[in-house]
Amino acid sequence: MLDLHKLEIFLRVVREGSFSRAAESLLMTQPAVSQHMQDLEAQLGTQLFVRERRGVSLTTEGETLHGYATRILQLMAEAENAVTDVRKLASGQLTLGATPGVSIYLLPDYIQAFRAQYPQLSVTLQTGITPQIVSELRAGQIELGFIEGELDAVTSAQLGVQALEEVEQLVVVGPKHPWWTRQSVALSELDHQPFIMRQPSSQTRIWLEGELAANHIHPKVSAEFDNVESIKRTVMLGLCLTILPTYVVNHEVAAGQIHTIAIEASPLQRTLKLIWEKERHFSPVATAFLRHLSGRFPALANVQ
Amino acid sequence: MLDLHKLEIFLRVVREGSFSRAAESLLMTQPAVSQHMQDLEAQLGTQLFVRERRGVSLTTEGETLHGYATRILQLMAEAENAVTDVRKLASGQLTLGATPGVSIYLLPDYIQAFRAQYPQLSVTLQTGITPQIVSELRAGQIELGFIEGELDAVTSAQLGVQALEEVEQLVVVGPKHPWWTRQSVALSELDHQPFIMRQPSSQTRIWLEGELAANHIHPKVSAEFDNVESIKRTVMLGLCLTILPTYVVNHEVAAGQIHTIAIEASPLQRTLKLIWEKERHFSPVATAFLRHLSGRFPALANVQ
DNA sequence: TAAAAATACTCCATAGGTATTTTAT
DNA sequence: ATAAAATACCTATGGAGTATTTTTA
Repeated sequence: MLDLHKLEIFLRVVREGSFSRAAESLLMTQPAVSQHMQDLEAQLGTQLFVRERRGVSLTTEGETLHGYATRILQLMAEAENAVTDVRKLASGQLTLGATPGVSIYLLPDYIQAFRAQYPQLSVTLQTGITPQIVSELRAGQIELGFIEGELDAVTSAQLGVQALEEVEQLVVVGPKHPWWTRQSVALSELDHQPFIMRQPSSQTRIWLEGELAANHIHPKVSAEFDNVESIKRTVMLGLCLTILPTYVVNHEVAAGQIHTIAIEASPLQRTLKLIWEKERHFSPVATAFLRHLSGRFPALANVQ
Repeated sequence: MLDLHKLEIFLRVVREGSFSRAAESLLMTQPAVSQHMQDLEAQLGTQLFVRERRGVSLTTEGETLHGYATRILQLMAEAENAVTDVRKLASGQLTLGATPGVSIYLLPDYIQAFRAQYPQLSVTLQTGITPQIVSELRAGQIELGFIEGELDAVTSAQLGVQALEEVEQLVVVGPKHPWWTRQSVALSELDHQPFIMRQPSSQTRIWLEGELAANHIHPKVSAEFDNVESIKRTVMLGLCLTILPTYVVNHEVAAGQIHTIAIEASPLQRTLKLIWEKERHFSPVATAFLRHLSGRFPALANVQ
């Protein structure tokens, strides 16, 4: 009987096109991968790979095995998900990655609630910008990613992507601001207003300035900070404004420290997205987390 | 990821309904099986078995896993058969069992020819009466069985069975016998003829006497032997006759030492059958052997 | 109370590591 | 000439064993 572990390594070799790169991506050494692939070939009496200058490619038999291995591992993951009772697992790990806003203001609540239900599970949350999240997914260091940024076409073809919800961007002001009592503003009113901004290298800053410029709005940048907390504090204390996603200021709004103002016919919308490695199957723990989240994000019903 | 080996053991436990019996049938110890099944349950956080007075039975989750495991191992065997190049295997084992006539007069030729094509494979042939062959199949000691005897309904429901061909039973005489030149005899002519027989406990003897009695033929038993060679020698030298399947005397007929006579409208027919363990999947080597045999027995095209 | 499963331990086979050589373009 | 795979050898984890205790109908 063929060994599942060898089939997993086989699939990774096929995807990476090289023993060395597969080894790297699996966090093992090249000789170990070589050994497994030689074992497979010996056990089947079949050449699976053509060894070439830059890595390996599949023979016809290799292609056939590739099809089977994919189906088998798919079934395996399905079986695991069908039978596992996550609540009774002695231990388990969930590794998440998210962009800063999501990571700080959105996920902690959900993770908290999830862990209350499954106290024996440990959840790891890595914060990073979108390309970092993507590379950690591919390296298998995280299982699920939450991002707001856009993905380039190539990346989004390689990953599983599910939009979770549109994130509304609101004008945010403090108590001393003349707009403190307003319910909405027209986009045009933002022209030449004193803005607090993220640092110029930030994805969010780049995106926001791009959107504003496209609508001929030129904010007057009064201050720049590398984190959202500083921005919020400055807004609370002074006469500047900024634009932030709803969830970032929920707490301060409830406390009456910050006021949010909707933008009329706003073109400022970003999409919160779940991303995952397409070829990898969700672990039962990840499945449980997604099921948990699907109350909050109905779009998750489409996933799995 | 679930371990295939554990799933195989799981399937055996389900079939046997007990850890101990599964262990015995797998040639391992009960604690080893217990350990594996506990691992599975721990990994899934799920009770798979209900421990009872006499062995174990499946929970609902166990049933679900059973379905998946069956499909997965089926796919696995299919993959192996699709990709394996038996000719290039460094080594391989084929274990066969057969009833005495088949084992001595029929299989050696086929095995010889098969091994000529695949010299690196080793073929083991065990001779035994039908119930022995069946129990060796169930114990996994042999992979394929060849029998002539009938199977009771229970056994044949548990095993895979494929009829290979009808074996014609011929009257066999030596050169001194008055029938030496005859082409055929009527069944009725056999009444009170001097017969050489197998020993009374033999399945073949029981079957033959039963069939003859059903047709009101009462042979005069002149001699009894426990092996076919002795019967043939006695027939060659004397005036007695016997009834044997065609393939047993091919060699002596070609050498002019024995003459075979067809029985008109003969009710004496037995069926050569291939049997195997239904739940077990053919190994690539077994598949190659069956493919090899399918030239001789077209009915084998139905198998696999 | 007796049959079956669980536990405790010991040992060895093998998966994986490091260091190095061979291969192919 | 160099990147990638193969080989050689060593180590440590876990699978399977023996001996024994616990469980359950």
